[in-house]
Amino acid sequence: VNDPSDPPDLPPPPFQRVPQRANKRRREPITTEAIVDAAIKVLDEHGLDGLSMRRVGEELDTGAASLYWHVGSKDGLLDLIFDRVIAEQEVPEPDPARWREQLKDVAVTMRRTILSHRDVVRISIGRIPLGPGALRWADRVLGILRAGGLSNEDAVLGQQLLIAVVNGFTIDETGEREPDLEQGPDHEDAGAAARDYLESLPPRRFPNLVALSGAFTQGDQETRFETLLDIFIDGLAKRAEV
Amino acid sequence: VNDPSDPPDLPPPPFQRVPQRANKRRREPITTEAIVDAAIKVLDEHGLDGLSMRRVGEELDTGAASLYWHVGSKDGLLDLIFDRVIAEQEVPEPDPARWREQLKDVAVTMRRTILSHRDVVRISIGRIPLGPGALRWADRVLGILRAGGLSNEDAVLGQQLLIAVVNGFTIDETGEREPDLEQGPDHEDAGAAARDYLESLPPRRFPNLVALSGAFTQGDQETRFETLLDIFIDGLAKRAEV
DNA sequence: ACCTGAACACCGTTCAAGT
DNA sequence: ACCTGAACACCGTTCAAGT
Repeated sequence: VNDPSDPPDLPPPPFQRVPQRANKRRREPITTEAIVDAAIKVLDEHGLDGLSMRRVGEELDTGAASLYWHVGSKDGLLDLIFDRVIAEQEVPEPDPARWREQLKDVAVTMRRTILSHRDVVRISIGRIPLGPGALRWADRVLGILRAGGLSNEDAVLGQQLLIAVVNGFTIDETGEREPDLEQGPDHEDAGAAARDYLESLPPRRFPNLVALSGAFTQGDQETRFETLLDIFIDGLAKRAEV
Repeated sequence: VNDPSDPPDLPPPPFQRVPQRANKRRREPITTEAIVDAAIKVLDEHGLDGLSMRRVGEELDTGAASLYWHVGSKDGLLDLIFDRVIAEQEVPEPDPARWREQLKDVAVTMRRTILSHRDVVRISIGRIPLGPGALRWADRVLGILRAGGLSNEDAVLGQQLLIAVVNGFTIDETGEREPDLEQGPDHEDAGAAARDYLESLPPRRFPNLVALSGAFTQGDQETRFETLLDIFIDGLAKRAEV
């Protein structure tokens, strides 16, 4: 990016000997990889609503039309983003004795990844994870579950339900806080604001909400998430009698 | 809708005595209610991507601009849709002895409602359910959990996690099958196609996927969903020692 | 094989103007 | 108080044309 031997923004030197066309050196072909990189960058910065083909093109110093040769459509690009984000997650080598903790780690990584890429949950909806990255991820997670002694059916089911549980939990963490830069205090503020609002409600109409308003600010998201995982993984293990 | 005394599509009668303007009778003001109705209709038929302000206006025989006085913005309209869909769900009167079954019923209703309104999950993302319909729903669900003997903290947590679990499960049922009309066989077909694909993979690279490919078509979505609910509700009850 | 500019049909939203 | 048409800036996608 910062190569002094090749300043990209300089005007052509005077006394140009070579013809203009030869100087405007043929850019190396845009790769699909690079498009996905640029798209994820735009996504992280501007969210899904800010992810336009024109903007991705801009990032690559081209027009939107140039992308279509590589990715077919915006939806195709979203497919690639989806798979890339899955591929980014490392899954540990199976350790039969520790399958529960390993599964929990997998879930924690999922959540962290989802939160680090704005609006990925929205992108994942309606997309069946069958890209190369998703396949590798799924194969390795299944490896952990099998090492844990689960039956074929329970392993597959467990993996599918784990995805559901993690996606569901991260959905309501995926707020649309635009003006704020940090996220932690925001979520806490929102929780406190919600509690105050619930507290102010007419108790006749909403007796339970008013009575329990204080409980809406308990704990943080991390421990809530771990609680959910414990409930789920315990239940799965019990069901599999492992 | 079918009022013969007032056929809406007829041209004005001949020998018109009243001036044109008086005839073109002042439409009664559009209500926010009617806008939400129209929007949900468009949503169910064309999905979220087909839900444009122009199309909703069309449904109401106006232009898109006319809606802005009532709903402020498209996002505001989506808020209203979200709350309406929640309000549509009935929650039973608490029966202390049956709190587990009641909670399960609530979840089943949620899923059915979500599946009946295209793309509601996508709409729900990033929206905090604090509209009147959502408040009523939440208050009644909390009533069931309290009747079950859960602590304040567990009741609130249980309700929040239940939403997460149901949303997560319905997310991957929310496919984008455009050409098909029915949904059941489609999902099964997709499952079978996925299984065949997994079966054909190189076993060296994806040993678990290939070995377990057969397990990907087990059971139907209803039983999978019930399994998840059983795991979750059992775990919640155990945690609350109820 | 790969890229480009211009065009098309469609958005959400604003705003001055009307009743 | 409520509605309207026209306009603005922005979309995804296509396509003929270029290299």
